[in-house]
Amino acid sequence: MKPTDRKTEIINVAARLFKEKGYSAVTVRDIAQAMHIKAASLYNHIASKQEILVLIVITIAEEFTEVMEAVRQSESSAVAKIERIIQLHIDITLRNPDALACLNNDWMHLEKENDLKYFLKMRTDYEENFRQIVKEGVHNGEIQHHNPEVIIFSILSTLRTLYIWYNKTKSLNENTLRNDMRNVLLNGITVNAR
Amino acid sequence: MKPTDRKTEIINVAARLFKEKGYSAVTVRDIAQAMHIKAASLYNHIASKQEILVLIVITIAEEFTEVMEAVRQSESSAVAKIERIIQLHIDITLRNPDALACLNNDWMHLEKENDLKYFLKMRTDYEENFRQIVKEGVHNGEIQHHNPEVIIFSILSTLRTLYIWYNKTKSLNENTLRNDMRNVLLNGITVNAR
DNA sequence: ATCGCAAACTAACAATTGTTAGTTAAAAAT
DNA sequence: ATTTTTAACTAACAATTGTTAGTTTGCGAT
Repeated sequence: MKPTDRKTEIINVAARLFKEKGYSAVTVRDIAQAMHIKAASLYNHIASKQEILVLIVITIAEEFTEVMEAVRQSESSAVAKIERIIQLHIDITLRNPDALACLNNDWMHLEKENDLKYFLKMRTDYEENFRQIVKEGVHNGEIQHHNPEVIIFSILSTLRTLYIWYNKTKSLNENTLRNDMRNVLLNGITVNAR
Repeated sequence: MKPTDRKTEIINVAARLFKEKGYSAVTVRDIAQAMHIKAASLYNHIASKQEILVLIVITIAEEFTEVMEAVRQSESSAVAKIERIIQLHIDITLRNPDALACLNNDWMHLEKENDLKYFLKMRTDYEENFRQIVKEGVHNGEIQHHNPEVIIFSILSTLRTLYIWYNKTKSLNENTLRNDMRNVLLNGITVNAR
């Protein structure tokens, strides 16, 4: 058990660079330079540039999938489930914003067909679970009778791009973020909601 | 006045490709192939690959800037202003989803420092105008007393990534999209908002 | 002391990149 | 009928890309 092994360091550095310019625009020489080593030296630790992307994207995607599965099986109200999903996204974003940027922007650069399929299945399932929760909420009167796609899209868009705003919002209290985000997403922003 | 001149065709095709894989991952040979010509032939119409990106990004950014300026100077209530901004984003997204994808994902690949500066200034100003509208709304009691950054971020995230969902939502009625989107963003999704 | 190994290095490769030069064929303008 | 313009082409370039081969260095375990 080393403090942080070298491969993990590389992946973290790469994720940071991918966040800034995207997978395609980052060269292995860029990654090497950021690690203060030569490009060829990277290959003592990784099999390919592609492997880095796969590890970043799949790991985070599996984490979302796991928690969503738990939420789905829980017996909470629809609104409580959505609240838990909101907190999940905030959790992961605060812990690893760089990986989240990759997940959002670079998944289409997964080269092996199986990796891409696997990722897309997780994403589709995730959205489908969310959709079921929303429909359930609409059906039992917890949630306004709007088009489910608009609701899903609206909430997920905000949560998925939270990593962009993380730098700006870290000046503001984490609890404020969690609380206000929940309120805005669930109750909107207007005063006389009707 | 030709039906559509060749340069515009190239830009539209390029925007579509950039949307799928991002600026860096699209080669000029990709663009040429999609136009059914050879790569070198492109250079009869454009100066460089970079020029294409500049034209796509700056054009749309200026359009947003222009309308925001009009909204800012109008005498409407804060909520009415925000409603107009929501419709603006939906308008542009429906008309040109590909260019919007570029604006969101590829602006950092603007190579000339002046282009990048100009774009970032437009973006910062846009957000600042939005911020002022929100603060005004909070101040005069139209808008809930939440952190302005969370409100701005939450609404803009949704509007800026609308292009991702456009394909899925074009099955649903445009008016439903416009109406439900407005309601969800302003009033949230819960039934007993308090 | 020495062995084994982790992790760096130099040098080089084949492929791909954006772009230029020079040419050609057809359409438009004179 | 001739010139000009438009828009395509082939061929090639220099730079950059991801990756491999083979070598060196220093540290912990024997």
